[in-house]
Amino acid sequence: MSHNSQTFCRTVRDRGFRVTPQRQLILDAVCEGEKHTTPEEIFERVRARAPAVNRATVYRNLDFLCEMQLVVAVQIGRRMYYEITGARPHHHLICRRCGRQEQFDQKVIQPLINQLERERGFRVDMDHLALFGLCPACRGREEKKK
Amino acid sequence: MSHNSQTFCRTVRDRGFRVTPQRQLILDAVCEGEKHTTPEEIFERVRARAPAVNRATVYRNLDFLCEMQLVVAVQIGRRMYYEITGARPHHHLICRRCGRQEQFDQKVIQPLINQLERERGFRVDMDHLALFGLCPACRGREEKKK
DNA sequence: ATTACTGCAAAGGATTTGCATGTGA
DNA sequence: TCACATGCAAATCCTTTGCAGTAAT
Repeated sequence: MSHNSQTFCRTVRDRGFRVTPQRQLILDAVCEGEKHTTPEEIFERVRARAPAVNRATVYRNLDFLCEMQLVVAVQIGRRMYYEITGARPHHHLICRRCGRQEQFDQKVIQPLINQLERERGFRVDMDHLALFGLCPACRGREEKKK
Repeated sequence: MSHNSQTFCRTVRDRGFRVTPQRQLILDAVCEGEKHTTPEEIFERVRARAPAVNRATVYRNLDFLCEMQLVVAVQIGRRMYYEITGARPHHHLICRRCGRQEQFDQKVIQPLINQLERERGFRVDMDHLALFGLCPACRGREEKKK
């Protein structure tokens, strides 16, 4: 994953905010993650390049980048994770046994969203869903145990 | 909502654990909640009847009651909530604007679960899903603003 | 008589805040 | 220039833990 530096600068400046080295490093650090990344990991990546950057700055900028919609926040378990805003919305399947993470497409849950809207008038924010369960491999292992 | 005191005592003792006044009060406090309840609210309810009970005891027993499957934990936002194990599995719709909470039935998401199992081999734990969005009333209000 | 359970106090991790200083536009 | 951003330290929130004493079976 990566981001376009030009887009970043324009997005930020057009809304009256400032482009700072910290902000750029933090956005870069989010991009480096293969999947979603914790604030702590982002902090470490940034610090490897710029040791003076503070943890609070990381938190503040993750919020900021989410507001700019350049980054999305995913909640998994009790923790927040961050990833670069992708071309297509997707969701996560996380194996509770081996921790493996897969993705699945928005279209899989679109019928559910439509149904809740149609029948209940409720418009669900389905940004980034993280569902826990057992992956195929671990299902096999669980069944062997019995 | 309520629970059966006999069932509670048997469930606990049969597995080699003990029935204590704190445990009973905490289970009662979970039942008092119309919907799901925070540990803090449960602590307050218990304390109204037995001021000496400690907050740590509440946390320990909520875990314990979950293991006994007498109570279920729901994660909403970053927080944990607890409710008495109900007859029928259900999920939650939470309005991000007014905070109102509705429920919806397991059958609404069953097709999604089936699909993920069929197509990906992934068996999702869909204990208690909490979905955020806009309720009908707040959708109206949001549209007025524009 | 065991040993599970409790209360207390302290520790813990993740995140947020106030404030003085620094810096991008 | 001057409002936005940062670094620092302390505060906050929710939850967990160690330990000594208590109570359920």
